[in-house]
Amino acid sequence: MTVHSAADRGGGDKRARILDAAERIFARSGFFAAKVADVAKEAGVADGTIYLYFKSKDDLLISLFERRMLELTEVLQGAIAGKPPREQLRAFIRTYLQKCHDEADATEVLTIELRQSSKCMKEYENPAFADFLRMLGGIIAAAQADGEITSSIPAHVAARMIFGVL
Amino acid sequence: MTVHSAADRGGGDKRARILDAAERIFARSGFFAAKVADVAKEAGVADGTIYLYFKSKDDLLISLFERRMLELTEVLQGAIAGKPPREQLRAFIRTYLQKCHDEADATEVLTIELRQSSKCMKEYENPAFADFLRMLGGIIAAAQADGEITSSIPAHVAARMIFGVL
Amino acid sequence: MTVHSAADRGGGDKRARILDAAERIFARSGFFAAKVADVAKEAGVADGTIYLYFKSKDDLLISLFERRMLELTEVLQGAIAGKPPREQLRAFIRTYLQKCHDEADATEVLTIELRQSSKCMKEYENPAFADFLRMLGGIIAAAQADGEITSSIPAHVAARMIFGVL
Amino acid sequence: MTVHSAADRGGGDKRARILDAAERIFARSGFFAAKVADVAKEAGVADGTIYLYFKSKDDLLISLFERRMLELTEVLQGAIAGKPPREQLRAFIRTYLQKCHDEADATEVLTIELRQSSKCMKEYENPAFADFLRMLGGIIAAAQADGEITSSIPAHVAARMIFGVL
DNA sequence: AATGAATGAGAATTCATTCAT
DNA sequence: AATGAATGAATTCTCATTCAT
Repeated sequence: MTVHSAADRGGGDKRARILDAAERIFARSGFFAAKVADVAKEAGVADGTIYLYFKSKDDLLISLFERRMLELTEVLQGAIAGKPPREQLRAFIRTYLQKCHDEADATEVLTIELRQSSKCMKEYENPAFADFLRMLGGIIAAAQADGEITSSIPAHVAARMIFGVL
Repeated sequence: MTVHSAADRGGGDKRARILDAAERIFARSGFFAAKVADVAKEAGVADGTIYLYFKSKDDLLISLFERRMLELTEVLQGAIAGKPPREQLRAFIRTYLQKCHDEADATEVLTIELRQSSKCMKEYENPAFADFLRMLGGIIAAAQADGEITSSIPAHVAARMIFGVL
Repeated sequence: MTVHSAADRGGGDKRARILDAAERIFARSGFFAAKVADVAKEAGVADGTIYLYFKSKDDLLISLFERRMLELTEVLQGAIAGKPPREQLRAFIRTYLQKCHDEADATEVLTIELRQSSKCMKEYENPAFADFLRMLGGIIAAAQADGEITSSIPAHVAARMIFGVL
Repeated sequence: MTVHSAADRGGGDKRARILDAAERIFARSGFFAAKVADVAKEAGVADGTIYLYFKSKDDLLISLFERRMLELTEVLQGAIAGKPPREQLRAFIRTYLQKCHDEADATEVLTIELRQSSKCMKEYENPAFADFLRMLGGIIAAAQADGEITSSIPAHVAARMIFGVL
């Protein structure tokens, strides 16, 4: 999906630098307001260089999202692993909020910036986010089965709603 | 003989028609992707007419947000009124999710579109949203005091985080 | 060229009020920057009313110009009447500068605003200005014949150049 | 190996090409009527390219004015240098008119187009024009002292009036 | 005649993307 | 691979003008 140089050392480094820069810039100004040129400057590369590693500005956002979503899902799965259903929802929420608190830039991008563009969520496949929603849906379903939550809304719909993806 | 201000029956009608159209269009394409011309067409007015009722595309979004936020706060306050602290958080969540479910377009705009632009939340005064956050913060604080929620994050911060406003 | 009501009293009054307002507004903001709506407000009439008395915004400027040019030509002719050629150029200049000094708004419109739009000078006939230039050209020609002015540029060209109409 | 800044030979060339094109277009249609797209086409560049070299359409006009005003002041200073006061005013006028005659496009822009926008003269610093007016004011003052000119209007005011800057 | 809400053509400017070097 | 000057499509907003009342 993304281009890697033969000598990945230099390329990989630059790709990561661009992603990091994009996260800061998108968090600061918002995805739409952010200019590709700003990301390039923050990353210390030329504008055109961005396009050697990412297909488009959108692809930059998607890649950012994927990277963080994979990490978040992993952390959350660790947090709920082995806990009884009653506890899982609480553990999920507690861990999620803590993560948001600790990594503001990433959260800003994940929870806010991506959602602005329903286009992104609809046009592209987004496996990492699908996994995340599946996990949350499972937890909610369990909490519902447990009587912990009562709602006529199906668990998987609730999971999407919480993340503003209707 | 009829009064011809924008606040008039005809004008009020048109203003509301534009707001309704904007809600549909913004929900469908996202605020940034949506073109003012699309809103105008959906509302059945000329492009320029939008600007007789709203200062800018941004103002359209803000106005939308205010309208819905006021309504939502009212509904939620009704839902938690007279309930003991333990119940309030649950009632809040249940009602909130139900409302999201019932009015998808409005929710899309409220929870997603506005957040794209931190600018909007920071530059403009946003009393309706402030009220909303205050209410939620109070409920969370009560739930924390009650031992219902345990978290080291202050209630008012948690409230903001839930709505992606860091 | 302009519309007059059957009962000219009301119409004539309003037409003059609009012209006066336009002179002030054009002098203040410049012809292009000035909005027809501003002229209307200054004149105390509705926007649409302007178009009952003038064909267009351009027509408003032309009419203004004609009115002032006729007046100026008359004053200048009075000032040079009966003087020997040697004196005419001096009298012309002295009177012209004094007039500019005394009626700043009118001068601003006459000497500056009209010239912005070569279109106006070229597309429309402008008899009052033609008369003015003819008079000045005559004075210059006389001064040249007199040896008062030496220049290889023809008098009528010089006259135009002085007023920035090439 | 070549330097690629806007000030570079290629860039300088392009900047000059745009200025030249703007002078022709502004002279032909007037500043306000002229479209940036027309200037771009005349210069043989894309619309956006204009904005790599100039901040705005206004900045284009200002830059044009500065360039020509500097040149004109230089020529005029050469023409009056070493002449006795009596001769300076005549030399100034003669040279000025000759220059207007020889470079019609530049003159159109200088004497007409800039004045349209008092905004330009007031909001921006305009050192080249200030120098020009100072020089003319000095000449007029000398001519007044000499009895060559008699007028109750102060020399520096007269200088401004002549150029339609009240 | 008068009004002023509505219209919609028009234009400046931005910025993602390309490509010659 | 890297650069960054150049491109030009795209979009918001303005405002002269119209016309139903």
